[in-house]
Amino acid sequence: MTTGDGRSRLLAAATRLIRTQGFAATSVEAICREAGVTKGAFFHHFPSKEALGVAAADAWSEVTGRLFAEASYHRPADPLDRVLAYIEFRRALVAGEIADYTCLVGTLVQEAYGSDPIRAACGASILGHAGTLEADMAAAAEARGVADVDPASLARHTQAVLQGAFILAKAGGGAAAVEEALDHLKRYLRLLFANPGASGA
Amino acid sequence: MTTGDGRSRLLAAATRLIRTQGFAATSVEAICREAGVTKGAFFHHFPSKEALGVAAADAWSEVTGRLFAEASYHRPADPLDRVLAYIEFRRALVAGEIADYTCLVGTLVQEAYGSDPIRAACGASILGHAGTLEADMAAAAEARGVADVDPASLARHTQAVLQGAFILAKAGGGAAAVEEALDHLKRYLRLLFANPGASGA
DNA sequence: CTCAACATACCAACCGGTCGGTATGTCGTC
DNA sequence: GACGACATACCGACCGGTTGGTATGTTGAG
Repeated sequence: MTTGDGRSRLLAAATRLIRTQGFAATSVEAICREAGVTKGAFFHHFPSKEALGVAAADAWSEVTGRLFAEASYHRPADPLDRVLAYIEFRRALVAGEIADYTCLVGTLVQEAYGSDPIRAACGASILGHAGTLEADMAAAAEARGVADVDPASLARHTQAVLQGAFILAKAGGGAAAVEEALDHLKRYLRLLFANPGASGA
Repeated sequence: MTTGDGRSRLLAAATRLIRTQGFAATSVEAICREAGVTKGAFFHHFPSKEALGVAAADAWSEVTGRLFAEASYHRPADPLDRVLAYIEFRRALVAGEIADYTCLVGTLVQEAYGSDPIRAACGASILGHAGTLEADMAAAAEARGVADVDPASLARHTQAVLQGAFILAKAGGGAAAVEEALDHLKRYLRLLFANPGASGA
């Protein structure tokens, strides 16, 4: 990683290393080596390793936010179809090495939730992304006449399923574990929105 | 933690520290301090820190295995009720600090899946536990005449939802995030097994 | 006497972070 | 357009403390 300015190269290197090894196991020196800069540069751009963690989470929110905003799953006219298309979009993202498709902030918050700034940045990232699904969830519930569904809660649940699937993937299941979880999630949503009055709550 | 022999004290201390700080951030010295033994004792019982990680995962499997085997959620006559009771049992376990109710092996494998022995031990723990749910899942599907459900896959999914819920909890949602995810899981199972032929697969 | 179960002392490598210094602008002023 | 003041971006040596791990000793039970 030797393109762009020092700061973004450090961020990219940190993201890659944290996704493969975790935050604590990734040393500042290793990030610098990967980014092709020195420790002096690191501490010029970030006051501490913790601050780098926060910046990496924020950068992750921005990059993934753009990716999802520009994706084509928003196109279907039916809101449920949009939600289902979102899940298919997530499935298409699951390819290559585990570190290539797992979530930076999920990995980060799992081991660094004890640091309040990092926890807040990761929480904002996950919840912010969940928030982008809320409107479609609500519209789907409305369109199908399903009353006892909390769109925000349902949106959060999609993220819980994804995060959990990543752990099963790391535990040995690989990409197949994520696809399997996504199938269950899809089925849940279909059952939920296809059965007004029988929502099982 | 100063009861029992050195080895189990080290295991208990490691479990507690890893659950709160993660594996890499937990030093051998910190584990020894917490267990009230010296480093000599540590390396007498475990050849390396990695081996301690494996042993902690194995011990976790054993302890939780006993806990779930002896729990009362196996009592209901109806298999679906048993599965639902399992989820309620999991909900009852969610209390106190985050580190008190989150999963050791889930935390461990997230950051240490790069170590094959640790990955294997964590995978065996999660999948082994999922396996204990399989029979009830299969019986529920059979009893309700729901065909296109893979009991093993469904059992794995319950674990994915739980692991993901723990991450949302760490991201700021706390115990409520886990309970919310458990509600969705329950609803999914109810919808799935209450609607033969409409399983949405 | 033996052997497991520890304790003590120690080591080289590595950790996050600091610090003095340098090269390259940028900007206001005369 | 020349000049001083200041900012930004970065370098790499260095620091004290911590790391996982080792070598050697002690102790108590069988």
